[in-house]
Amino acid sequence: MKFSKATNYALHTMLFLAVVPPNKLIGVQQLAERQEVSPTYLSKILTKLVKAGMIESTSGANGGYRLKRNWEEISFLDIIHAIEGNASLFECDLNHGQDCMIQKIMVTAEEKMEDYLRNQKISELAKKMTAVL
Amino acid sequence: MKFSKATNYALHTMLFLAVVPPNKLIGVQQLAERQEVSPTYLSKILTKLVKAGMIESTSGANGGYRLKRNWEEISFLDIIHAIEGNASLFECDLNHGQDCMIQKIMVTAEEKMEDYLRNQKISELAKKMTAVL
DNA sequence: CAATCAAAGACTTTATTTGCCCATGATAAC
DNA sequence: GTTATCATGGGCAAATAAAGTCTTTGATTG
Repeated sequence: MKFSKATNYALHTMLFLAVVPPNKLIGVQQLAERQEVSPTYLSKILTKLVKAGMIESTSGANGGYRLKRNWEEISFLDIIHAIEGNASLFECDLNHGQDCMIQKIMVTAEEKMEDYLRNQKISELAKKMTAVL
Repeated sequence: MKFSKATNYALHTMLFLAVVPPNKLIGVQQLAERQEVSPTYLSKILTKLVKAGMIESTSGANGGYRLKRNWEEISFLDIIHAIEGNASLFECDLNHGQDCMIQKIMVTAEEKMEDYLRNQKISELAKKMTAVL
């Protein structure tokens, strides 16, 4: 089990958009170059972020992506869920009588991780990054 | 990202061995039937647990598997690591100057989950299970 | 209308997981 | 010591998921 590269690309893209001057439109091209990934592949990831309501896109010349209004509230967990989905990391499909105690423990463990990630805002990290510059 | 079925099989096997009369040898056959998985596949998972020092095996007629001495201390995390390996769930291989802040946050999140799983002993769960019977 | 850029679908490639088959080696029972 | 039993290990095959490409469409700007 591993987080996908797509999640990594999504997190880095969001952080970059949060550091760049607000409302400025950034094209896939530029985002892809920074991360050394093909623009077409990154494009699919960005579309997921658009559908999740985290960024918005503008077509046509000088188009691109930028963050949406509520972006300061967006957490790491939001981004991860947008890319990886919301399903539980552990699912016991064995049919052993009552509900699975192992499953319960695993889900609780996952929630510990999620609790932390829910409190890590991309905006907070962006603030720290710009402070270093 | 998902925990593998192999991890689920391993956890259930360990719990079963912890509930069964101590020192009794259980064959793959029996373990596989309970979980509705092929004996050959489960066998490979069990071999990993043997190599991790959690269970021991006896070949030959009436052979099988049983827990090792220190089994009461074995945690969920130990079992998961034995099957899935010890690598971090998140690895940023982008080469952007300094060390990756995103990576740091993700690793910390993972540690929250691990902290919990380290404190969940299979022996504790076994105790609860037998209490219900 | 021409250039630019995101969206979307189909498709290929690669990696991982899951599972099976068969040969080998250890052990107990007879 | 031979036979039946059972774990170990290698190699292979199928299924699934992740990563990446190509091409068409549709929107927007100039």
